[in-house]
Amino acid sequence: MEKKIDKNEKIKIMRHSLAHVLAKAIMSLYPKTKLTIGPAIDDGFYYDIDLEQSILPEDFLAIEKKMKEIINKGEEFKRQVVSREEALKIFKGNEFKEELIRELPEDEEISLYYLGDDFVDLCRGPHVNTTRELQNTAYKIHAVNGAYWRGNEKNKMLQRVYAYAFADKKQLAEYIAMLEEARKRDHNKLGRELELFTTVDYIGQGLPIMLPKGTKVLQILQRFVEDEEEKRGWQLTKTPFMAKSDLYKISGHWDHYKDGMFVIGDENRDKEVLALRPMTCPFQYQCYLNKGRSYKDLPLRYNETSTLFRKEASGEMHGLIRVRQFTLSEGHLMCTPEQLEDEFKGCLELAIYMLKTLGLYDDVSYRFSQWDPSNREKYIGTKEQWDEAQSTMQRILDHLEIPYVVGIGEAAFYGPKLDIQIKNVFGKEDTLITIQVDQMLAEKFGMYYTDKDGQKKVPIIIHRSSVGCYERTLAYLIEKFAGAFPLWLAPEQVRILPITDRANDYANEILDVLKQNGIRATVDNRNEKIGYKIREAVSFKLPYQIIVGDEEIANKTISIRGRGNENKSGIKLSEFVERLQNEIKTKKI
RNA sequence: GCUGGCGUGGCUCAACGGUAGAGCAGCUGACUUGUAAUCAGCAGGUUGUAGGUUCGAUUCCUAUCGCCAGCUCCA
Repeated sequence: MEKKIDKNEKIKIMRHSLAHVLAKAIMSLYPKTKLTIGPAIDDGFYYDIDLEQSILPEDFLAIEKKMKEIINKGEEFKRQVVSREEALKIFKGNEFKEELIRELPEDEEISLYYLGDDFVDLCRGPHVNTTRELQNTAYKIHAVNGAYWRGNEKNKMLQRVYAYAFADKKQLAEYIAMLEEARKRDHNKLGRELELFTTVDYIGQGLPIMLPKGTKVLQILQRFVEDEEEKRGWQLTKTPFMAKSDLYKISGHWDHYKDGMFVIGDENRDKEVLALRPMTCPFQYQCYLNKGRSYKDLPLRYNETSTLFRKEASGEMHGLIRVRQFTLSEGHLMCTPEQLEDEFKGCLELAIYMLKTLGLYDDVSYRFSQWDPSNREKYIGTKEQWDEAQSTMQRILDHLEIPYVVGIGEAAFYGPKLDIQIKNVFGKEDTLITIQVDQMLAEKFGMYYTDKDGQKKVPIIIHRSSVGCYERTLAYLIEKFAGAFPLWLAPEQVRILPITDRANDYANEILDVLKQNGIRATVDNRNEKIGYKIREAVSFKLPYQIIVGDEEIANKTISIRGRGNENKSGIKLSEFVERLQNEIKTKKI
């Protein structure tokens, strides 16, 4: 274990040292560059630079060559401690470094690192001793992108030069090959190829068209989710897609998220302004408010398959993962403080059950999303309310022994969240499922219950999702299975391939039997060679093909082909149907 | 929203100042086939959209819409 950490540290130092080499190379090729920072990252390093001229992909090779020169020279990294004044003098004219120097704490040493005699950078270190130690490393500049100085969109945008970096050539090559493989699973490409969805430029950004196959998968998922939720005591509601601004003013969305909503009408001009709903919370609360509530009514669990509309910024849309209209497996649960832990646990168990059934469980991680006390305008409520909500949630999470990372500033504006995170083929992380504890909105909406002692009390609300947003979940399923959905989710489960026209009637008989048994099947009776038909079925990642010809007609059997090169003849149709039904019933992954 | 890259038939790509071409998919016909591409023919594009420059624009310029990566954001 200890050895592993050492190894990680070592590669990190190498990557960071390479970042300095990159900086020096860039400085020598583009002397007007202002350097900022250059950390090691998971697969290499980057360096953020300020330079008017754009660095283009065709320039990468020249930079890499320059880096090689520097490395081959075997230049030394020499550390020097300087005073604040000296440091400011050295980096005069580089407002970024000046800012960093000024912000260094009084008691911290200010260290510079020389690389050769002609290059110096402000840095805490550590580095390798000499670039000779980098000679075996393999690195590759692969992208240059915009990035805000200090990650703040109000600051200047710099150029971020990204490079992969590994201890040797083999590791780099393996990593790049792995990335290429992963990108073949990109749902945005595969989903279109498999005719699951498409987009149309004049319909608009973030508004995908679900084609029949994609819609079928969503329908299967939705039925599964709603049925499972019902078993667990959730009651389905159906609430409007839009509401007057008044509703969102009560919930606080109008103040906090108006820019993220599609607003119909003009506040300054129109008597009535509506907005498409970005979430279902305040709508479902009306179900609770429909009559007076007693502690005996709690917990009250409402679920809804809710279509939502969020005006995401134009650069944020991505395939089915970030869209402007989507459907959430949403739910709100009203309970007493005593019931909170059990109910939270129930929501988590439901989410985990869904993830396991879908085969995504091993790919997720948990994030305890907390507020950022230094950014008060993003949140409603007092510090005391937040402290209480977060410590309650922390207690529950610790009690349930959930392994989580803390995300500061990731909370909802009304409360902390447990986010179940997943990464896409590009390594980018998104929230798949969220469970939130809300001790604020109920009061805003005047939601009460009469407790045993006859006192009116405010319920705690859990906002939760069970499979998350259907479109997003579909995207991750496509990537997980590379388009080859498990049988129970496959939009087309079986394709029947007649070898000659003489087999068409028999093929149709088989089709009828399969359909009668609830199996999604089609017949491919085009005049093509059997190998050709199989190729196409395989390219669509279908679970099974049934092949029928004279032999099968004579024996009243079928031949089947399945994934994993299964290839069997002389099977009875009834046996095959039974097998499929079993596989579907158990939702085999 | 910001930075950079990119939009040519359903898909993958070509031509790049001289008026658009291929493969696959599609359609039609022939073949009636036994496990990953049968043969022949046909059709399909106002080169994302709108302006501009030019004798002439897919090619150059501007705007706009959309796509991709990253940043920022994500109720």
